[in-house]
Amino acid sequence: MTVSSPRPAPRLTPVPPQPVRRRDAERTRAELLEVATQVFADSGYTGARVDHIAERTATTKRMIYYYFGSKEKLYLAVLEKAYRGIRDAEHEVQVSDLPPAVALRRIAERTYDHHLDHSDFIRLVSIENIHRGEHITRLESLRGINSDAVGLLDTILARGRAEGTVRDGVTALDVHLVISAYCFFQVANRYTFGFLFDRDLLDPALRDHHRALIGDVVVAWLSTGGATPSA
Amino acid sequence: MTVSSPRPAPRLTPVPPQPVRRRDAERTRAELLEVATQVFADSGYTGARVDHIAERTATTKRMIYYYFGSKEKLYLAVLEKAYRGIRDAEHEVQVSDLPPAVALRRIAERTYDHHLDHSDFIRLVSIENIHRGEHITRLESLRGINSDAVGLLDTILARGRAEGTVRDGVTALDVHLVISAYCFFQVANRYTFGFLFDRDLLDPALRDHHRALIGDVVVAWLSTGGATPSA
DNA sequence: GGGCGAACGTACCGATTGGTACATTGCGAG
DNA sequence: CTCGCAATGTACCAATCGGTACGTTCGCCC
Repeated sequence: MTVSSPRPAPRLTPVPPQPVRRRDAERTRAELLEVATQVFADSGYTGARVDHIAERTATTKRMIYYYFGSKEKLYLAVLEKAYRGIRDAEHEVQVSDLPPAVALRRIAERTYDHHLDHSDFIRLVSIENIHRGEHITRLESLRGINSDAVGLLDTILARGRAEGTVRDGVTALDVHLVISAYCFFQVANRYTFGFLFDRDLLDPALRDHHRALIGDVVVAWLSTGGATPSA
Repeated sequence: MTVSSPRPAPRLTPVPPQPVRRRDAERTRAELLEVATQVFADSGYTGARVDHIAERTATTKRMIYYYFGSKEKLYLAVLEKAYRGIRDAEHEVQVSDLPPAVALRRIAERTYDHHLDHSDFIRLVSIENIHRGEHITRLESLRGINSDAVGLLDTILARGRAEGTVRDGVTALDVHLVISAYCFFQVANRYTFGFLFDRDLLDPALRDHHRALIGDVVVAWLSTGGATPSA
């Protein structure tokens, strides 16, 4: 991660070529937020140290209080940005024209990859649940931020039911729950599971297997036996 | 929890009626461990305060260090006891003579209830994973403590495969993973999920639905085309 | 019955932690 | 240019936290 150029990289050259490190409120705030995200995800809310966050930035602790006011408000900002970021990262799969079973499998597999690629976010969610959601409940604007994902599932399920290829009696939220639980667990419980069963859930060699697995589960679960629409 | 008798409770009465609060190493240690379990599960490792644990017992902080040596060793003792306790609480289901599909459904449903009934344990596991399992990996004796559960699954799967009622290519650990993930998520992510989707996963009114759901998933997933017995 | 060690309580400590008072500097407006 | 405020840095504080020095008491054993 460190820049290891052969040159000694003289730090205090007479004239800075670009206005590096000039005053820039936006950049300072953004840097604090990014570093804070890493530290909070790394150590939890209580475990994270304000001094530690400041040390990892080019600015000082004073700026945390200047821009965010308190450790808790900083954490709230981190949480909100993380949730919004994760929504933006979910570029929706183009599944509208696929057969429901294929679409469902693809959604499950995408969700799996999405979770594995955002383990910091998963950790923040775990941390927030340890704290009984006392912070996130204050971010009212985040409520229903995932409704798109559920809405998409609902569309597919409805189409499948109409076709007779998807079973009745299962809601989109149920499906979302099953998929999310599986994917979340792999990232969140990596360490205890790996220790107890001697299997690293995030071993790259297992990734294809685990991705296919949740697809299999969802398709097998939701598909009606044949093309026979069961009443 | 506090003794609130109407009497002023004179502290130095000549003869205590019963030998209340006599010296008892076993009891003191056990009380510390129990209270520590609650506090750690409640606040996380870093969030838990040694003083706070001591306050909630009939003894003092000094005794924590007398019996356990440090906050971390106390936490290790809590973790070990919790894992052993959860294993003991898993009185195995009598499923050896049931049809595989029925047995699998019953295991899934039992696992669901088991998780919901031990949310403190679930929280400890979450906490330990936030800390990347750095503590549990030092409790080597816990390794494979759940192998019985997987072994049972393996037996049932093997029988089902022999009968032709259970599909090939799925390991017992895969099944355990799917079931555990689903059950774990409901307890561990109760707060964020409840906030985002306005559904309290642990609402008693939903318990039957959620219990049946994981049974359905497992049976549908693992059963070959043949008849899928329902509960 | 008295001695002796396990069990326990009090009172304290040094380090850490979230937070702040206050001085200073860069930069855009006029 | 210079004035004024946003932005930043330094040095510090009061409270908290994990941990401990030291003294006391209970109860078993010979």
